[in-house]
Amino acid sequence: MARRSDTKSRILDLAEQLLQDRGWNGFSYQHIASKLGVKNAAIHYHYPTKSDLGVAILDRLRRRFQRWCDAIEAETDDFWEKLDAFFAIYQSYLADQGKICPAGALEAEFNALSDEMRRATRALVTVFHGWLTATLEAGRDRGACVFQGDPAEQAMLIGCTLQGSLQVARAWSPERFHETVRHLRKQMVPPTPPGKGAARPAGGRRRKAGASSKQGRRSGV
Amino acid sequence: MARRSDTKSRILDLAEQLLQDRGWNGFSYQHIASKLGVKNAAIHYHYPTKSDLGVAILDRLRRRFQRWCDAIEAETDDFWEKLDAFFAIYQSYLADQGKICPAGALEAEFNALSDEMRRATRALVTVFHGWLTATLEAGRDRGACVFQGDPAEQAMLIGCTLQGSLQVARAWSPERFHETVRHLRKQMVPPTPPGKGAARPAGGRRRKAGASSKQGRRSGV
DNA sequence: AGTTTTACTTATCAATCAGTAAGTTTGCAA
DNA sequence: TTGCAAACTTACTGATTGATAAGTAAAACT
Repeated sequence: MARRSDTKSRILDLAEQLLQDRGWNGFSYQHIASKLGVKNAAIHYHYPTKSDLGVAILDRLRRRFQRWCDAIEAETDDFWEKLDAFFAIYQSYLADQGKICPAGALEAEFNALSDEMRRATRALVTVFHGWLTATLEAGRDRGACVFQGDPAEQAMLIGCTLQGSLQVARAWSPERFHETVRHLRKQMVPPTPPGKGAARPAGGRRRKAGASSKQGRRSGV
Repeated sequence: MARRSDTKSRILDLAEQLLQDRGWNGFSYQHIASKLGVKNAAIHYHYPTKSDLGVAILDRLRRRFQRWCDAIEAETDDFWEKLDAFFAIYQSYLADQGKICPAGALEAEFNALSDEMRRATRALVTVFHGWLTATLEAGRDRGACVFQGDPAEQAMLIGCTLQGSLQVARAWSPERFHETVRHLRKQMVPPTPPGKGAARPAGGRRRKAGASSKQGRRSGV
């Protein structure tokens, strides 16, 4: 069979899953090949080395997140909707067999990675942190949230907590993750000015004009 | 040579270092053997399987931490001294070639571990979290610190942030870790009552009577 | 002094690892 | 219809993996 095969992207899907499940050195080309029903040489045809495969996963994750950023930006202006959508990425990881965040998995084995994979990991982390920082800054400027220090610090705190609690949830209980997210969230809700409405409006979020409100787009980043 | 050899504990030292450096599946018996100047069969003599070795590392870490708890309890009553001593554990990891916390390393590869190692990891995490929770509860009760929610939630937040930021520091910059710890710390300092002294006394911490104030005992947990 | 135990080494094992070279099938274009 | 390239398979490689059996030297015990 030739031309127009989706094997290449299915390899990436499986490798990404395995990375989040067992860690980078916890799976091999044989794992992917057998799950996919091909021979391991087929994997090497598409991704000559395992480092190439890793870089491809990371590049795709970065592009996917950038598309996610564009989509969320087009959909809403509301700070809490954006932040909850970000939390939902990690929540969907947990719900999907207790996967952890890919960046965290790779950072844990950082010194066993190739230079190229280290560079690609850095690039991914930078993009994630950049979005969080910008979102937090805008949120505080318009009074939607409160936190101490500068937005970059708070972004680091949130990112690390999410990454860490997905991991701890494995050794403990998934409920601990949700508890931690709620806790983190609560700390950022601005104190209700007496006589005004709820601190975080559950309804009546400001939607962008013309933005479709389709559901279920949230997960799978 | 026979009897009274320190090979067994030196194996544990090296394995622990390698775990924190390259992850559980990122090193082999050969790595330990060559660094130690013995043959890999010598490692198998002391730890028949790699799972045995892993459980031994985790058990030692747990015992070591329990001894650390006793020592800190004997030394000081001050909440911030205790918490800073806890932070110092992670800070010394980072300073030691950018190591990450062992529990985090194992959680990242959790599904590639043996049942025994998973159990031992759970046990270690439980002890860490237990100490943090108890310390936070006592600290808040006496007004030494502030935080929202219950102590267990805050303990989870702190633990996850420390674990996560050690990992992120690798893909980014070590300074990010210290920044995050300062940020985390700042959030818990009680607001200064006007007219009273500093929120957190830098000197004049209450020391336990008869507790030796020897320095440098802090790292190496 | 003799025996046992400890702490290894030597040598090897099958399994698995990432990776490659050479062939085979298939769809598409000229 | 032939030519060609894409997408594989077949069949390997050498290195490394965790692990084992058998042998050995020295210390410790009797």
